Amino acid sequence: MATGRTHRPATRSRGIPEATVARLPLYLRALTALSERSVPTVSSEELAAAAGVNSAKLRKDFSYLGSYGTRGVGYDVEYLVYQISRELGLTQDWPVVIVGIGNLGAALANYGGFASRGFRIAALIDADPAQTGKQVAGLPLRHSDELEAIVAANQVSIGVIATPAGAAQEVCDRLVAAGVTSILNFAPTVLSVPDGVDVRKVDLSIELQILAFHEQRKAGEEQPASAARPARGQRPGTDGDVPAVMPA
Amino acid sequence: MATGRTHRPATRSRGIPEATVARLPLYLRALTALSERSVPTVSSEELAAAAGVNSAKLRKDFSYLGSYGTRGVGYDVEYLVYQISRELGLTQDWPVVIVGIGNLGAALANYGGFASRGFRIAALIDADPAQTGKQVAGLPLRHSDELEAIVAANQVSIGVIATPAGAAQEVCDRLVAAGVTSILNFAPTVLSVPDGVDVRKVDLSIELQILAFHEQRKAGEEQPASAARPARGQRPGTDGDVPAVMPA
DNA sequence: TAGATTGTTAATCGATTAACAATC
DNA sequence: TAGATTGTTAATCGATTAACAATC
Repeated sequence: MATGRTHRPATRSRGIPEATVARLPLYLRALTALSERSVPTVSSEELAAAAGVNSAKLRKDFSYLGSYGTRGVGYDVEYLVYQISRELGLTQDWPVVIVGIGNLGAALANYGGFASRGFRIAALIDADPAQTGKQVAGLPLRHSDELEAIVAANQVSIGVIATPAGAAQEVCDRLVAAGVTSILNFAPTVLSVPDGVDVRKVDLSIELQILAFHEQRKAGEEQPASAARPARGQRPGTDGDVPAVMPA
Repeated sequence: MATGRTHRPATRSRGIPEATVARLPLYLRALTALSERSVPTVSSEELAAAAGVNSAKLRKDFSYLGSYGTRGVGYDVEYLVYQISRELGLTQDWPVVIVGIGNLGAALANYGGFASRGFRIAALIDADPAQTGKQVAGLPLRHSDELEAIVAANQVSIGVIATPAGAAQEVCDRLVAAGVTSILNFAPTVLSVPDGVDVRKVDLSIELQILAFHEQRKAGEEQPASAARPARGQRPGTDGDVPAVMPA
């Protein structure tokens, strides 16, 4: 998944494990909710419950950031919100572009969670000339021809791809060439990017498939036993098109 | 993340590690693409490249499913498509309901990746009476009042929640009470569910925050050093509202 | 047989967790 | 001081990876 970086262990930039980084947003959200309710302090136990993790893990995670708690008391909510925000880089402004404004792109453009966390939509870009100029989420759609100019003018370093799978790699290449170094990919394709560019992927159907796997296990429990190592009727490569399928 | 199950190790249902299960959909997608190009066989090296993982990991993953390859030759594409589909439970039909048909719900309803993998949208449900009857993706919106009846009538075991955060827990409770045992949650909240119910979460802004973290590291490299353990101006709990924030 | 590629072993690495000493 | 809760240690567990014997 190309975490870039030529010269370093790559996994841990200044020692914070990937798994911890991935949980910081969860903690931040729980803390933000507490902050809105003007709760002044919170214990690791309470916060862990709110974030849906166990408290030992939470304390270990926080220990990578520094000693921001007080023994016998807990954590100052506002202070921790700030420290985590800073660690995640959310105290600065990140201009992003969203490319591909279909249903999903429009949903993303309207998604409140971006703006409230330092992400500013610099432009919405779509390849369909008929859409150019239309407003989505209060922003005018721009044509793909302008992509490079928009990225440069706004110093965009993060791009969101919500195009159909077929267009994603080309869009990705153009974004990267224009200077984007982080990509959030919603298209169901594996993107190839040069070193130094980060790609994260959100795949709607993959999550559903994982659920189906577990659901199947719940229902069945006694499957037709899957016949351990079934003798196949044909060998690989002997017969191209007909699926060598057997109903177990 | 409540993988349910009272009576077993829970992590590995019949020995397939979670990490492997999460990659099966990736392999399946790569294989489907090969299948469409009528490629008869593929080596672990080629398939791994297409799926974006390393080949040792892929072979290890497949070894949990059985011995479906041929040494010296590779894997039969069609046969492997079938085996992985079966393992994931995609050879059966899964009726799902999508609750909350805003931008995101509509995007999900229109998403092709569902239908093509055995997921059938049994109903689109929204709380707004003004929307009831409107068509989205060729399906009429149904009102939330009908939720329980719809779940029962269609034997729905998988529910997708795309409501605002505030409504998510109540929708979740009703789905579970009606018999749903797997939930895909797009609302930015932690849902609590009884044992035996699986929840998976897709959070659009979390992915972006993780990217921002890495982006920050790329740009800065020489941050203002974050002053290791800053002396705080106040102690937790002494002063509720003012953030104990310091510009490092 | 010679070449290719799987399936598996074993070493390594990273993540999780319980437990508890430190300390507010 | 007594009670509470953090931050850290150390044990455990799971995932990744290189290497190679098995075998087509």
